[in-house]
Amino acid sequence: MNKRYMRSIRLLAECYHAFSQVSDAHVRTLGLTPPQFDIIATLGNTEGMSGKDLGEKTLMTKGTLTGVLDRLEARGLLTRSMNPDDRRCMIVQLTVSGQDLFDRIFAPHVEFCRQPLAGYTEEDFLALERELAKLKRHLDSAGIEGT
Amino acid sequence: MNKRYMRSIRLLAECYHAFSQVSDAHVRTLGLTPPQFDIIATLGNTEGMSGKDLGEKTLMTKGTLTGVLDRLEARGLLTRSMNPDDRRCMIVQLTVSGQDLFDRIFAPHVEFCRQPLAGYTEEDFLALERELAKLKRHLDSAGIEGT
DNA sequence: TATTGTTATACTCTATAACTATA
DNA sequence: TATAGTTATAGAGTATAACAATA
Repeated sequence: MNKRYMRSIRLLAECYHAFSQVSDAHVRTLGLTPPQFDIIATLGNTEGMSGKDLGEKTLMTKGTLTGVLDRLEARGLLTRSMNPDDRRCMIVQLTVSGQDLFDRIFAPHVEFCRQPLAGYTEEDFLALERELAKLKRHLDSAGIEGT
Repeated sequence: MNKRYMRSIRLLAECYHAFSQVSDAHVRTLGLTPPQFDIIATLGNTEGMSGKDLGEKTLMTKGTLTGVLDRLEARGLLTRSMNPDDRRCMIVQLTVSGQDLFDRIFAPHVEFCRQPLAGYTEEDFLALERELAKLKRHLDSAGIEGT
């Protein structure tokens, strides 16, 4: 049983790494680090969100998030503004230039990363999705806290 | 179709992240960083291997590997020695102390990380394994080069 | 010439904890 | 007291490229 477990987990890591290598290398050609792309992708086509939400979605701790946001803000890709309803919170939003970058790179990036799976059928994706959703359900219910 | 693809990939990332959070946090309580644990786990119960092999298995570039190995060597957990057959290569091996560390922490770590999947049956693992193996086959055949 | 590994540089991310300001 | 976010610190990994030794 432990053997089956280890084989599955090893495969999970290998798949993720293999995918990341393709994705991260492409992201860097776009002039962003993977965490930076993650932020841009999360904020794209939204009204903006708090740093807390952003941290939960991207799985970054708040200290890390501050640094990543600093660099993106310095490049004029996003802004931080006060939330009048709760002045402890900020609202992080893409600027016009940031949304424009998102529009230019997001879809092509997805398309680029999808290439290795060009041979996948609808049924292949469905089967994969089913197993991963089940796995995620178990992992989540074990009570993993973000941040 | 792209929607199915994105859902699967998002799930892959989420599962890996959720698992990593459990695993990495536990690894750090053992006094190792995740890359360091990766090296120890790869070298455990082997005769040792070249830096090249180690880099391929752990997906680290050679520059990164040098740094990680430096820190482990400084702690007396592994040694680097010359390969007499090809003096460009080194042979990286756990020391007695390194193998001892491996023996003490590896199985408990696996057991710890397995907890969230305590409810998984043999069939659950088999189905997951099947889908991930298929995914890996496709990702690999796309020609991803390590290093 | 190609390969293995080290060195050097500069940057980014990370963990951690103390701190500020709000609530 | 608790929460959102910043700051500070120190370390670790990363990309990249130049380099030495060997093949």
